[in-house]
Formats: sequence, C-alpha cells, structure tokens
Amino acid sequence: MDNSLTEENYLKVIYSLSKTQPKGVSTKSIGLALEIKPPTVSDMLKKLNDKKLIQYALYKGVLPTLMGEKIALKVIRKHRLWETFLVEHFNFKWDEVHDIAEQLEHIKSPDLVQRLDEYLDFPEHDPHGDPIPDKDGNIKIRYKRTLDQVTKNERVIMVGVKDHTSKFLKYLDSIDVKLGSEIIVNQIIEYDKSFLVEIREEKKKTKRSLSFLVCKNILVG
Amino acid sequence: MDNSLTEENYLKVIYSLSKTQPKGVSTKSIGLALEIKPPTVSDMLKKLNDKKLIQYALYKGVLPTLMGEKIALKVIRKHRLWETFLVEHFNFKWDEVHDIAEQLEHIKSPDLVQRLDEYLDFPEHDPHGDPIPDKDGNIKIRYKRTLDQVTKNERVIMVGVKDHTSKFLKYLDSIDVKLGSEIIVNQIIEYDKSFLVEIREEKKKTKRSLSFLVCKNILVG
DNA sequence: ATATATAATTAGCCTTACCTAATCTTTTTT
DNA sequence: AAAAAAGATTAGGTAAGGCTAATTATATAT
Repeated sequence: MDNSLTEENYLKVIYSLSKTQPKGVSTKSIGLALEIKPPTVSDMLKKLNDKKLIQYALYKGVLPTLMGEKIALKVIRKHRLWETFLVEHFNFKWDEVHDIAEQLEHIKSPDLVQRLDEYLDFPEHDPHGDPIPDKDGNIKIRYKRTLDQVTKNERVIMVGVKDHTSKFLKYLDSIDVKLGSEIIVNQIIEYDKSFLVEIREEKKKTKRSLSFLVCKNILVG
Repeated sequence: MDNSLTEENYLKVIYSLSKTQPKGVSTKSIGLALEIKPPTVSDMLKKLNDKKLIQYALYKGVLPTLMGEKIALKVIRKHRLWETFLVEHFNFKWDEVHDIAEQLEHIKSPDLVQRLDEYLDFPEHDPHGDPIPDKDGNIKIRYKRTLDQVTKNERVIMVGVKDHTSKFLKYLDSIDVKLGSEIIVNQIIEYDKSFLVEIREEKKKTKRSLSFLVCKNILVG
C-alpha cells in the first residue's frame, strides 16, 4: 500500500521533470536527476507502471498518472514544509536545508504533516519561494519571469530561484539578493547579456552587475 | 562509514537489552524485540562483529563494544529529543510519539540534532521520564524503584514508566497519573499484591487501586 | 534513404536484509 | 550421565534496488 522511499524519489523527480518535458520524461533525465544508471531506471519504470503510478510504453517517455502525481505532491509538500520549519524555527540558512529535508520528506505520519503545517501557520511558499502544495495536493503555479526576461528600467521583486544549489544561494546571500528584494534593471549589456541592476533592501540601495546565467536563475514577479 | 538504518536498530536494541542481560544478549531476545527471525539476527551479528560494533562469539550472547554503544546512544538521544519535541511543540500525547520518533531517530545530520537540543533547551528527560544522553553520549542512569517496591505509608513521585506501550500510557492518563504525580501508598493488599494509593496532583487528591502489574511498570523516585 | 549516433531495454550479476528447513550446541530435565 | 528441549547457526532461497555489458529502438545526419 505504502510506497518505498525509492519509489517516492522516482515519482518526485518524474513529476518535476514532467513540467519541462510535458510530452514525456526520458529515462536518461530521471537517471541523471537521481544519479542512477538508465537500466536501473528502466526496471523501476516498469514497476511504477504496474502500480499505475506512471504511464509508460517501452521506448517512450513517461508521465505520472493522477495517483502518481498525488504521491509526488505529498512528498514535495513535506519537503517544503520541513525546509520552512528548519529555516524559521531552527535558524538554518536557505542553502543548508535541502539535504535534511530530503530525508525528512519521507517520514510517514499524516498527523505529523498536519501539525507541522499548523505550527508554521499554513505557509504558501518555502524559503526558496517555491509554492507548497496544500493537504489535498493543490499547488498554485503562477508562471513567473526570470530576471533575464525583464526589460530596461523595469522594477521587479525577487520571488524565487531556479537553481537551488548551495553555491548559487550563497552567492545571492553575498550580493544581498533575497526573497522580496526590489530589483531595478538600469542597463542591459548587449555584448554578454549581463544586467546592471540596483537592488533595494529597506534603506540600502546597491548597484550590481549580474551575469546572464545568474539572471536566468532568479525568478521575479 | 555510516551505519544503515537496520544496523542502527540492532545496536539500539542490543544496547537496551544489555542492561537486563549484562552477561550477553541472546539472539532470541534481539529477534523478539525487532520482530525478526533468529537466523537473520545471526547474520547481522556476524556483520556487526566484523565492524567491531559488538563482541560476538558463536553460540555466546553479544554485548556492544564502546563504538557500538556510542552509536546506540546517539540513536537513543535522537529518539528521545524528537519525542520531547513532538510533545512540547506539536502537542502530541505521550502515547502517540513513539512510532514517529522511531523514524525521526534515523535522520542523519549532526547539525540538526544540535539545533533540536538547543530548541528544547537541553532537556534531560523525555516525555516518559527516560534520560536523554548528552551530545557525548553520557547518560545519567539513576536506579529507580518501581512502585511495587515502595512500602506502606511512603510518599513518592512518579518519574517514569517501564512499559512504553500506548495502552499502558493511556491507562495512566485515564487515572490521572503523570510524571511528577505524588503517590502515597495507603495500603498493600497481600492477597493480590495490589496497592491502594492516593494520587495528589496540585489540589486534586484521588484514591485508587493499582494492580501489581501496573505498580511494576511505574517508576518512582 | 541509409548510416551513424544516441537512447532505452534486456540479460545477467551483486548486496542488503529478510525467510524456512536442517543441523549443531548448549542447557535443562530426568 | 544420558535424553530431551531450547537456542543458535548454517545452507539455500527471495525481493528490492543497484550495477555492467550487450542488444534493440529511435533520432539525427549525411
């Protein structure tokens, strides 16, 4: 009845990848995400298909079924609630919580999730700005722009990241860019597509140059 | 380097049983505690012995080595800290936390344990009165009496339980016996060794009859 | 349209952690 | 002290979740 930790990880990854591969998620990309070799992935796809958690035809990409999606969203919900908890109550930094939440997301106790949600006062976003599915698995995905899509002289608010690595998050810390920061695009350098921006944080105003890659990974609204 | 969840569970059980089987823990009792058949236990004992986590000779009982004990105490520490957390912050009852803590105790993050300990303000006892090992694995075991060892007219304080089952804990709830309760032994019935006691809780005073079995499972100090 | 490259699957094998049935030790009873 | 009972181990097997090497499909390039 319950799914194994391994199955949960596959479903989570398949669900996430299905957002960028809507026609079907490749075996290769699943393997890359989970650091598992393709033949192993193939085996698991058969198993998940037999359990009706994904739609799978040999040599075709896979997509989650409704049931599979539901399970994935439960795991994602737990992951994001725990990340929020760790940052808000245990004073972890946003770049420190991923690996711990990766373990906590597999704790099986619907009661615990409910109390965690209550304790946090039903948060809608985690410390990286990602939306937290509610207890029925509903998730609000508002399509946001990345900073590189913003035009000159626009004023936007930083609402999330696309790159969740500790390296990137620490870099953002070092330049004082955080959720809620106001960013004004002063100039776009054609040559390397880098952005000259002004970052406003309460009283502070700082001018910065942000590379194209960095802009690509900052979500704004 | 790290131990598997299964190994951790064996070490925890072997450590606990070694307190009542100080000359060596039997294969059978380990199997009973973990609900695992003796041949499986035998296999694992060899493995733990090879890793120098227990002392083991064929057909003899086992005992943890210093290293094995250290690992067991870390797991027990995490279990008891999480139980404390769940009761104090998530409003779980003392009979509801065991199964969840059984999962949480295997989360690997020394940093997390440290913050949990801080968050709880370095508790010395869990919600059942069991001592919590400190971060170096030091544990204060003060030898306590069970209520059945108390003599007539003595006045004692309830400080723990020996039976941790939900059934027993709920029974204690129903008769208003909790950690810190004052218990006065009014009479001991020779026939069935049951105790007539008075339980004092702030203003309330209640007279109760407690069976021998119940007295055997209440720790007092 | 064919050849080549890439991706996916099958075949066969490994480790962990479990099992049952059979055998061997130790302990207990007579 | 021998027989019986209880306890522990060995032998051989299974399922889950990994792997490599070989094969088969699909996609890409000429």
